[in-house]
Amino acid sequence: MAEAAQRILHTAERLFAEHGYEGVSINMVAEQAGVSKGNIFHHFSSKETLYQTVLGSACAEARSLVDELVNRDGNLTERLIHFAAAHIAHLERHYHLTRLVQRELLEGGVRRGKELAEQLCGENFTRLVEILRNAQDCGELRKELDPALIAQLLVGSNIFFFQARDMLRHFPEVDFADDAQRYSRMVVEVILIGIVPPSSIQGV
Amino acid sequence: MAEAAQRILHTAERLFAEHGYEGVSINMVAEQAGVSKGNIFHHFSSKETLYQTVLGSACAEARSLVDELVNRDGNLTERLIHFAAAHIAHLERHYHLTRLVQRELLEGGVRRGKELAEQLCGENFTRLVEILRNAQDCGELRKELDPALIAQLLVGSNIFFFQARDMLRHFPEVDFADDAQRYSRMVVEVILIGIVPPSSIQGV
DNA sequence: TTGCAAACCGACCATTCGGTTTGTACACTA
DNA sequence: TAGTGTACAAACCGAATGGTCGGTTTGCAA
Repeated sequence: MAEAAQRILHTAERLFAEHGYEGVSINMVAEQAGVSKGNIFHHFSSKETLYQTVLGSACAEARSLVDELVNRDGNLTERLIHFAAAHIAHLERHYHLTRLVQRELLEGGVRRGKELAEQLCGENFTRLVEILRNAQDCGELRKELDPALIAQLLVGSNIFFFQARDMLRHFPEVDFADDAQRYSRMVVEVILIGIVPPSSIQGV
Repeated sequence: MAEAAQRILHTAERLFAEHGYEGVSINMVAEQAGVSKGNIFHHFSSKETLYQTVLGSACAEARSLVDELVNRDGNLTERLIHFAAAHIAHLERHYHLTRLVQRELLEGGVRRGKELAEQLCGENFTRLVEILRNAQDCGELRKELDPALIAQLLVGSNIFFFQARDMLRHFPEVDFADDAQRYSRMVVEVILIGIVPPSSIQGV
């Protein structure tokens, strides 16, 4: 792919992540990428195509993350701590993609990058659920729990961190807004052993 | 306020929640609200003003929620279960507002509804942290935990539920996508006592 | 050197944008 | 009954939108 096309893609990724599909004009992309508007339509047949390409190429990067999560041994505690750390690091590294996917989730939209996002998330999700089910068979995880719920809680707490981050910085009670790793680690610990002191656990 | 103005507001709330600020045109609002474009500018001086009014009036509704959460007795377990249930019910009832706030959080934006959202969330957050701190003093909550983290986890898991809901419905592993109350209840249980069987807890 | 395709530019197009102006129907008051 | 203000519609404005087109440059193979 021509160097200009790459530049267009990267510029568009940043702009779409920051302002959303409707908030970005082709002129804006052309200006910031340092190319003519015509040239954008030479490389991408429409604004829609440009958006889809951005989403697709960004998602492709993420695939590699999945495998690393499965090929891992150790007990449940170790594996979940490792997963959460790798997951949140990935979200932070691919900041623009994370935003883009979050935007897609909000669109009731007809613009079907949504399916891409769903597929992307779905793969990770399914594998994570598998891991959790295995842990249940080994007795490392309480059997009465829904593995899908745990997976949702693990993934969601990480994703939501980035959504709330800017807000959290304004809350005086919060001191973890700038340390995603520490946040994630603490969350996993809570999910593992709960917040109630061992002495006072009764049925809930 | 004139009946037409109310209709404009409600239509705008729905459209802004579905498509975001840039994705909604005045023509669209006028058409769906059944009024002329000029009439919208008669009642609201600009698109920006219309948006701010939507956000403001929607947020005003939410204030009442806060007090109910504090004036509550019982032990920590009961109070948190009640809080989470009330919180997620509120989010579900005010579906459009929830989306709107989530959108605001994504905007790095100059458009300062963000501050409104932060203030709105901040009040709830602070009170929740207070409750948790009290619980720590009473020994109902492990003292080494950060109360702000628990608060973030409680609130975030609920908010994220609605963000991921459409996606979750496509995951065969998930059976709680259509039952927010059950989801929330299960999440609180996990947060309270963790996912690891009592017998195999060691330091993490 | 020539030939050709891809890369690229800038002017242009129809449409839509947020917003304004004009005019009118109706209420209330003098 | 004339006057005044409000609620509304419709026509309209300049600017910006996504997209097209004719033409020029560039790189490479014959």
